[in-house]
Amino acid sequence: MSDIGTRYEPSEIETRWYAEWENCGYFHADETAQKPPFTIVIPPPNITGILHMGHGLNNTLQDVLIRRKRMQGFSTLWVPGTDHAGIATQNVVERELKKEHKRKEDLGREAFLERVWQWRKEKGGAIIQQLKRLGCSCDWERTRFTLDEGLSRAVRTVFKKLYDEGLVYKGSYIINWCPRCHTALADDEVDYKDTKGHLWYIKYPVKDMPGRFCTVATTRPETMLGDTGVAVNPDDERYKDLVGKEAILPFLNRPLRIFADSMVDKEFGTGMVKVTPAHDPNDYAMGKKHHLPEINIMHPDGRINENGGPYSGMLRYDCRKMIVSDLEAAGLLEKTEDYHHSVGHCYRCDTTIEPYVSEQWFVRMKDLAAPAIEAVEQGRTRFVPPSWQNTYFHWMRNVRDWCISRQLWWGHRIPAWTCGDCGNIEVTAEGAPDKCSKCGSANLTQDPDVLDTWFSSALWPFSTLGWPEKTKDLDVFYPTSVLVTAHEILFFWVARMIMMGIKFMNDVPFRDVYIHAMVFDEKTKKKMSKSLGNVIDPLEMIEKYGADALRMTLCAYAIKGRNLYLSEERFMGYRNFMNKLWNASRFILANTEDLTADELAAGLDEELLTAQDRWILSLFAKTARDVDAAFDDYNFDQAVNILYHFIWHQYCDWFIEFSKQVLHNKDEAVSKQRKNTQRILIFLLEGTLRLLHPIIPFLTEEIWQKLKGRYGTPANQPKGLAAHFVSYIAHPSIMVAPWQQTITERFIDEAVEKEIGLVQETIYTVRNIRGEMNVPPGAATDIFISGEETAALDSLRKNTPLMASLLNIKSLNIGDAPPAGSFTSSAVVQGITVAVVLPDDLRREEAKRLQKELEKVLKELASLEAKISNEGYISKAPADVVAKTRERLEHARAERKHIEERIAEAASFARCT
RNA sequence: GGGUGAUUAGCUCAGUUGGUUAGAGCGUCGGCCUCACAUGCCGAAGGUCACAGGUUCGAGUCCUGUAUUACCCA
Repeated sequence: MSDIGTRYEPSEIETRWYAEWENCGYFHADETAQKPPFTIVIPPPNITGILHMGHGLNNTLQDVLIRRKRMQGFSTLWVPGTDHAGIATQNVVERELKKEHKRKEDLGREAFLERVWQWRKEKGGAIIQQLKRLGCSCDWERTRFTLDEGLSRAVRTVFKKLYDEGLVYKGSYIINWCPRCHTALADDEVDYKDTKGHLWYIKYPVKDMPGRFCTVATTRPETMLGDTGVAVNPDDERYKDLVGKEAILPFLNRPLRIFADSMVDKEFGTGMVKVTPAHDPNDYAMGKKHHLPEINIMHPDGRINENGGPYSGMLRYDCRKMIVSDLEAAGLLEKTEDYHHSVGHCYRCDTTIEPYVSEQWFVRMKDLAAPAIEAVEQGRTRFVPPSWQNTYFHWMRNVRDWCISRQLWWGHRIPAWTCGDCGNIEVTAEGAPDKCSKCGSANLTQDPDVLDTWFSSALWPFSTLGWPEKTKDLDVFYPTSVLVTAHEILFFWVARMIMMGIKFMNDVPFRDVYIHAMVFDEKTKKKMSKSLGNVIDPLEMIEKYGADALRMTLCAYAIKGRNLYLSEERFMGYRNFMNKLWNASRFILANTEDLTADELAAGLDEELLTAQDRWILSLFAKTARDVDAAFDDYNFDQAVNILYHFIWHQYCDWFIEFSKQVLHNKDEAVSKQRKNTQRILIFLLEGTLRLLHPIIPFLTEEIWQKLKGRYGTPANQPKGLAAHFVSYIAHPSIMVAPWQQTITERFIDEAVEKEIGLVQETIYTVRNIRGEMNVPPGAATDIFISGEETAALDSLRKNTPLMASLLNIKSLNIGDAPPAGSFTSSAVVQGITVAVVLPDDLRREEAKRLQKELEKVLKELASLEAKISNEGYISKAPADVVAKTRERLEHARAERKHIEERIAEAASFARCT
């Protein structure tokens, strides 16, 4: 085979085929096709993102699903796209500006946005190109971006409708504020991290009770500047007398009402807490309940504002230090303890967030959540694995209103205008209104804020299909079939899509949610992250080992909903598999060169099938069946393992080896059988390629096309199985060939599997003995196979050529015991004795080997005898189980007898010499 | 503090409704350039299934508790 190299070189093949597929339009979904739809929308990666292993896994799995469904005859649509990622993108561009010593304010809003668009044009598409390297068969003609005009209109339309129904409202509430990004964050955009801090015990004097103090404990002493109360638990006997009195806030001399509320934990600190409604969520709730004033003490950038009296203008942590030292100086700091607590950080920039009261837009969640909970309860959307339902339910039942406004420039501007004259708010989906609908004034100002990026992502499954237009795409492809994602964005995204889908489409956005693992580094056991330096770059793996190897590795380790540990060696392992498949294909193509297209088209002569032929057909039928079932259940790892095992350890290790003696035999007498074997090699290779194609699209296409080239156009009408074969390879590409198989369950043959199993075990036993006894591979040996089991002996006799081809045999004697006086090493296989004649000087080695064997057998015997002598077992265990045990016991006893005899023989020999 | 999952070979993981001697890949050791493949072939070693109880004729599998660990929520 001069045209095919001995090593598989993926890079050229991958580029070539991807271009071919794209040119032929195989990725494009036809909305007018009369086929059942199968739709996936991609979890849109950030435009700032570059492909990491998590994307690699996520998109490989989607592509596997899509490719299989496409082959199964569905009208498949995989919608790709990207997400504008408000905070992240704005940060990137702000960093660029900083290098030029500019701030976004220097440019102004419009110029800054222009700059971001420009950045997006130049660098924002990188990840799309990277997905192509992976082999993703997305419909690139339908690529979407969350800030596209169409999707933006969807956002405005949704906002207006929710506003009109009172489900979106504006209000002053406590939110999470990032002082670095200068924006509000949703509750789930805050990362809580365990942090070492301190608990300061501060004494507030009680008014009119000289010498009496309230001691409160706090982790954030600077917030005392905003205190408007002190609270105790109503059941706390220690402080009953203080309830209703007032404490005096040091430095500011503000009177603080002392009140009782059951929210206060008696065990925390002293049992008395300071209450800062404007800067703590719990205090905020208590403040509302007890009508306390809310005093905001902070500027948006984290500095203390004018309400901080002498501290105004200080940065929050400088202020903390100063307050602590001032308290100490004033004798008001009772003590300081070390304290571990969890502190919220911005998920984008990692700055410590501040709870902060401000005016924001919110989505009222309860009413939207209810039908979304119901949809999952009723199974209209199904989680895979189902255990994630609980997490979903828990979150949805305790959902709080969603803060959707962000004090950013990059994003969907909130479509709300405030009338400068009467204060009326106008919300429209279709551009700026001319005048106030209430007072007629033209003095309207648009809200400066933009919407949370996730607000637009929540609409993704229908906005990408053209909503709010009534499009054919929506009609055909909504609801989508499955969403593939990691659990980390279950709330951010998945839950919100379900709510919005039901609200605006009256149906769930997807039937299944497949939740896969998150990628971790095998060495450090940590999530792969740039800052830890433990990332494995998928593109680098593609360079080194090929996209197919990367994909197959990821599928093999795609355990549902757990951590997935990866190291480079794993990719190497599957690269080796590619090479194996490549070389097996080379072998088959080389050894079928004399089989013409017409000879193949004549079909299998089922009368002439050998035992090994029927054996591999049976195993293939099971493989195809099991792989199909594995894919149906999203068991990607199982599908990979089944195929890997079949190809490497059954097809290559045994069938190809068996076939050699037929292929190399050019006798006219066996020529029909030879053609049959050649056909089977081809049929099964072709069938296996199609089973593998969703996982490893490139290599399978390359080999498949060679088969097509040679056998695709026979002159004569193909017959029987060959008719199916020819109809499969008549398709222009494996990716649009059918999924169905010809070698189906009718070929499953347990008897022949047993027969070949015995042959394999015999071969294995001889190899084992030769290996253990260090017989040089070049030395041929005499083999004697004997025993009472005549059926077994007959079946071995029938398959003598197979054994002869895989063992270095001087003579093979079935039915005969070794001649007296010759030295043999032997073992018992299914009741028959396999003996290998050896030179005398190996007797000592044999004694050692026998001892080892004996120990093994005695161990087994003991456990079997214990079982069989147990009356409860005999009477209660099912009869077939007991029968099997008895049979095993018989075998084990025979084997012990055999070994003991051999040992005795060896001993007597030793005495003689 | 609450919830969920995990704990099986040196590593990463399988192990269906309880029923052969608990499997695979990688790694390790020994032997082979055997005419598809040394990215390979042949063989071997390696496990008290986290621990303690319980149910059962029988437990990696079911129940209870403990430990360790991960994630989520507060």
